[in-house]
Amino acid sequence: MAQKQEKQPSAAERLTGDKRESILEAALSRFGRYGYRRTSMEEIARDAEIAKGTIYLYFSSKDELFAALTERLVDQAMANARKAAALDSPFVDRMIGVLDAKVGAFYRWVLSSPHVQELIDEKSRLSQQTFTEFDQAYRALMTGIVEDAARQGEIDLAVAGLSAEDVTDTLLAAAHGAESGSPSSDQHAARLARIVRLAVLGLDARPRSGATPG
Amino acid sequence: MAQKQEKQPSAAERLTGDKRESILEAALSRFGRYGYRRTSMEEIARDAEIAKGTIYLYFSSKDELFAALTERLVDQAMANARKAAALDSPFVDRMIGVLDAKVGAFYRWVLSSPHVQELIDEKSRLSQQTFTEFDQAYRALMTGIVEDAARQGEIDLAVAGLSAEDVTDTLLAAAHGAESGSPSSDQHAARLARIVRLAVLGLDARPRSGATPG
Amino acid sequence: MAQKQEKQPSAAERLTGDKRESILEAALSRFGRYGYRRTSMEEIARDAEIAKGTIYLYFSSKDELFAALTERLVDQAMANARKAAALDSPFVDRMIGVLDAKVGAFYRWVLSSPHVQELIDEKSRLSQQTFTEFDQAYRALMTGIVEDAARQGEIDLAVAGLSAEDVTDTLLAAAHGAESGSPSSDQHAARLARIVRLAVLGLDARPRSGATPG
Amino acid sequence: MAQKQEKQPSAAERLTGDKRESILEAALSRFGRYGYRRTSMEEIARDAEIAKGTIYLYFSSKDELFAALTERLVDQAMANARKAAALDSPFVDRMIGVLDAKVGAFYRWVLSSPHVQELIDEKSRLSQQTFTEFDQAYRALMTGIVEDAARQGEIDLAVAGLSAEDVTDTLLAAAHGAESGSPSSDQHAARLARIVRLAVLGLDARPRSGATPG
DNA sequence: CATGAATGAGACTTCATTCAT
DNA sequence: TATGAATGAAGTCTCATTCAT
Repeated sequence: MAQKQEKQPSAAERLTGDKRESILEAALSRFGRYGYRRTSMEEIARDAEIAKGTIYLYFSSKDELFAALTERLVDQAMANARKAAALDSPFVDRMIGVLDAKVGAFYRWVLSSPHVQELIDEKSRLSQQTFTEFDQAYRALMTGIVEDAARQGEIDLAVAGLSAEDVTDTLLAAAHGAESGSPSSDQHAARLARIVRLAVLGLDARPRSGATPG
Repeated sequence: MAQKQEKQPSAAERLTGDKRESILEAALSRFGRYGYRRTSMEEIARDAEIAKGTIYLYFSSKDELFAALTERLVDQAMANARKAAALDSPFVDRMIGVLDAKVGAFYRWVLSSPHVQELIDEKSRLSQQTFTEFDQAYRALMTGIVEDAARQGEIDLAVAGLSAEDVTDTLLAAAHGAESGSPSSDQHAARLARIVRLAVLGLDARPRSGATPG
Repeated sequence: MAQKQEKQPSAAERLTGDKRESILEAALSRFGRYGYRRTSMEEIARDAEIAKGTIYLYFSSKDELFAALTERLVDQAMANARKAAALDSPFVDRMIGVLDAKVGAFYRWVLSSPHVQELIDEKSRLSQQTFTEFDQAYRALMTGIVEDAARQGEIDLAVAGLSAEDVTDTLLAAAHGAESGSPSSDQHAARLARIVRLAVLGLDARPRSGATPG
Repeated sequence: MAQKQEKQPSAAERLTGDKRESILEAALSRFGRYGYRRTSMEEIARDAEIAKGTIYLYFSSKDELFAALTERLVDQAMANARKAAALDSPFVDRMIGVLDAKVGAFYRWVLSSPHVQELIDEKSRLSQQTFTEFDQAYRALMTGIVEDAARQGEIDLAVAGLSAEDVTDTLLAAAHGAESGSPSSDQHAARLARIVRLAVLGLDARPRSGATPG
C-alpha cells in the first residue's frame, strides 16, 4: 500500500512477488476480521487493488489461498518461536516469548478469530497437515525449554507431579485462552504474562512449609 | 429423542415440545461442527427430520435460532456453575467445577468451535447482550469463590501480587484455552484440571524458602 | 366482529352463512388494500377470526375465493346500477348514479387497486367470464339510458357525432379514470360528477352560435 | 433488438449497453403483462437471454430494477408531453397529444396494468417520489395549455364553472380511464380522442340558446 | 365442522469460478 | 498477464395447501 513508491521494483517482482503478497495480506486481514465465509474474493481483490480474476492466477481457489496463508503464518510463527527460545533470558521470559510467537502473532490474527477451523474442520486436509506438523515441532521446542529449565533447577516438575510434556500442553492450552475476548493487544499480552507467571510460581522449585493446600 | 417412550406425552406436547427441541439439537450439533454460515437450514431440517419451513414455525430466522441456542446454553452453563460453586469441597475442586460448567458444557459445543462470534461480531446484538450479561454474572460468581478461599487461607493472593478479579480473569482465560483442539472430552477435563491445579499451586499460601525463582 | 351478539343466530347460520361472509369481507378488504399476491390466506383468516384451514372448507383455493368475491361484487354493482337507472331523475344524475354503482362501489375497492387483473390476466378464465358477462349487461343498461335521453331531447348525439354505444364507452372509460389516485371517496365522487357534467355539456342538445371551436 | 445491425458498436458498448437495455425491456414487458410480484427475476433473465445473476450486475435488486424502469418511463413521458405541448395546433389536438404522451406511452405499459402501485403502495418511496414529481410537472404543463386556450377564446371555463386546474384534473382522470381494458392501441387512441373532444365540446366558448340541459 | 402444525415449491439474492478480450 | 462481465449453484425465507386430531 504505502510502500508502492519504494525504489521502483522490477516488473517481474512487482507482478509476481508483490501481487501475490498483496493478495495474501488482504486475505489475512479480511479472514482475521470477518472470517473465511464472510470474506468474498471480490473484497480481497479490492483490498489488494487488483481484479478479481487475477487472484486465480496465483491461487487456484479460495481454499488454496487459505492454505497458503496458513502455511505462511505457520512458518513465521515457528521462526519467531525459535528466536524467542534462543534468547538467553530467564525461563518465564523465554516461555512468554515462545508462546507469544504462536498465540500472539498467529492466533491473534486468524486462529483467535473464529474462522480457521472452518477449513480445517473437515474440508482441507492440506491445512490440517500443515497445522499438525507445526504443532509437533512447536511442542518439541517448548518441551525442550521446559526440560532445560528443570535441569537447571529453575523449576521443579515433581512439585506438581507433571511431565515436561504435560507442562507444555498445559501452558500452551492456557496461553490459547489468553486470546478469548481480549479487547486489545496490550491486554492480551498482560493476560498471557499473568498466566505464565502464575503457572511458573506453581512450579517453583523451592520447598514449601506446612500442609499441602486445596 | 430418548424421551419418546416416557409415559406417553400429550399429542400437543409431543409435537411442539419435541420438535422445537429437535431443531435446537440439530442446530447445536451442526453449528458446533460446521459453524453458523456453513450450516444450512435445509441441513438442520434434515437432521431434525422435519421440513425446511417447519423451522420457521418455531424460530423466525436463522439468527433467532442461533440466539435461542445461545440463551439456552448460557442458562444451562450458569445453573451448572452455581451448583458447582455451592458444593462444600476444596477450592481447587470448586474452581474446576465452576470452570467446567462454562468451558466444558458450553464452550465445548459452540464457543470452542469457531462460530459464535460470527454472529456476535456484528450482526445480532441480541446474542451480544446475552453473552455480556452471562459473563458478568459468571465472573462475579468466580470472584466470590476466590475471595472466600483467600479469606479462609486456602490461597494467598499476595504471593502472586494479583487481585481476586485478576485471578478470575487469568483462570478463566486459561481454562478457555483448555478447549483448543481437545480431541476428547476426557482429555479436555484432564487439561482443565491441570491448569487449575498448577495455578493454585502458584497461589499456595504456605511460605517458600530460598530466593524467588525465574 | 361487533355484530357477534346480534340476536343469537342459529348454529347453521352462524357457521355457514356468517363464516363464508366473514371470509369474503376480509378478503375484499385485504385484496383491495394490498392486492392479491400480497395478501396471504393467513391474514384473511386472522381478519375473519377463523383458522386458516377453515377457509378451505368454503373455498377450494385462493383463486376460487377471488372468483367468488368477483361474482358477488359484480352482482351488487349490477343491482345498484339498475336501481340508479330506474330512478326518475335527469339524465346527468342517472348517469352519475349508474357509473357510481360500478366505479364507485366496485372499482373503488378492488378494480381501482391494482390487483384484479392479476387473476384475470391469464389464470382464471372464471373471473374473466364473470367480468365479460357483467360488462355486456352493464353497457346495455347504460346505452339504453343514453338512447332514452336522446329520444327525450335531453342530449343530442349528432352534435358530437357519436353513437349511443360510443357515448357509453366514452363515459365509462372516463369514469374509470376518476379512480386513479383519488385520495378520498369524496374527491372521487366530485371528480366523477365533473366528468359526467362536462361530457353532458358537450352533448348539449341546444344549438350553438358562431364557428366551431378547437 | 432492432438496432443490432446499427454500424457495429464497440464490444464494451454492445455488451453493457445492450444488456442493460435487454433487461429493462424484458422487465417492462413482464411487469406490464403479469405484474411485479408475478414476475420472477428468473423469467426476466430468460427473456433477456442472460443468466439470473447477471441482472444484479446492472440493478442491485428487483426494487431498483423497477425504480429504474419507472424513471425511464417518466422521463420519456414528460419529454413527449412537452413536445406535444409545443406544437402549433388547435387546443383539442394539443390536449390529446399531451394526454397520450402520458396515458398512451406510459400508463399503457405499466400503470394501466395493475402493478405499479404494488411498489408505490408501501415499499419504495423512491418510486413514490418519482411519480409525485412527475405528476406535478405534468399537471403544470396541462394547466398552462388550458389557460392559454381560455385566454385565446378557444374554450370558456365559465360555461362549466371550472377552474383551469379542475379541467386539468378532470381531463387527466378521464384520460386515465381510456386505458381500462382497451384491447388494442388503436382503440385506446380513439377512445382518448373521443373523451377529449367531448369534454372540449362541453367547454365550447360559443353561447347556447334555450334552457340549460340535464 | 374446525383447527393449525406441517409441508415444500418457489422467490430473491450472493458469490466462487470461468473465460473472452 | 490482467481484467471484470457472466454464470448458476446454493442459501434464506414465504406461503398456499394438506391432513391428523
